[in-house]
Amino acid sequence: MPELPEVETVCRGLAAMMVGRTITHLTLRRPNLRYPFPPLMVERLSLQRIDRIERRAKYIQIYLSEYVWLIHLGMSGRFQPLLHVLAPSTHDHVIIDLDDGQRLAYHDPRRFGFMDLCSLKELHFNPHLKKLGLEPFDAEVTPELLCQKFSRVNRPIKTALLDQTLVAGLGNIYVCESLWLSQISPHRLASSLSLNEWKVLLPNIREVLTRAINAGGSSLKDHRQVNGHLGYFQHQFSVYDGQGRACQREGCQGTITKDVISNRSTYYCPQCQR
DNA sequence: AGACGTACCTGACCGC
DNA sequence: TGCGGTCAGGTACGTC
Repeated sequence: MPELPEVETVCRGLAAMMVGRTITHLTLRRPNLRYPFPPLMVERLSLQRIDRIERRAKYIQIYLSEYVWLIHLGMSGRFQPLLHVLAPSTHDHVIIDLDDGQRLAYHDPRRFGFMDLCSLKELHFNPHLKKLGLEPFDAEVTPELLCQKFSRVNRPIKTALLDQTLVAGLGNIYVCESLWLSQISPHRLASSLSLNEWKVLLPNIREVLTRAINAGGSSLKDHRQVNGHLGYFQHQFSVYDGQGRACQREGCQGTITKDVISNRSTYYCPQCQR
């Protein structure tokens, strides 16, 4: 599921519900997700007040008094309210009770998600976070910087943009959409993009992500906003999952094609993306 | 070091 | 109806 816009949407929903609240009970209904839960997770989170919630790349960071709770949603993770009268469902792996009576479930059928806990001081040394590249919205990210950074990358631009150590937060959908908007073929080597192309691509990446955040993300199968609403950016896809359709670009007679690039489905218009 | 393939897990969907 | 194959928004890790 979740790329930067979906994680941002979830963070905002969680923040509205959780900031200022205290976790009264935390229940783990299995010993692990993708990895084992961190040691003493229940003890370290229980009775702690939630100060703030932030997103870093595709990670949710929940700041408590002493620890930061890191959550990655993997492919199918989501948070949803759980009514007290209902028993948790099959894939409700973590149950959070708050001091105002609200109850949330972390639900993740495929269990590619994971959680970690780290002290405030050690946040920057966390093995998951320390490898991450810059945020696409970061002010220090410029076309010049990206042009230079990617000039040594001998992989298709599609693959390179998915690499979280280069730029963090993009996933399969928004890479396809950004490249279409920029008329750049996903097969092009990252090192072959000119500065002028980066001057088009970077603003377009930001444009696509912003529009998706404003739409509450994309709901294909699993993504839900924390309030249960679907995201609706999937109705605005230009290419993703659109193989066989006519290219929407004005004056383009091309047909959207699906190729596999580094084992991921890649949608683009061979006519206008060069 | 950098690039690539595969593993992890469940569910939905398709063709037979 | 049921079965097997394929695919899905992500990341880590082994191998070359």
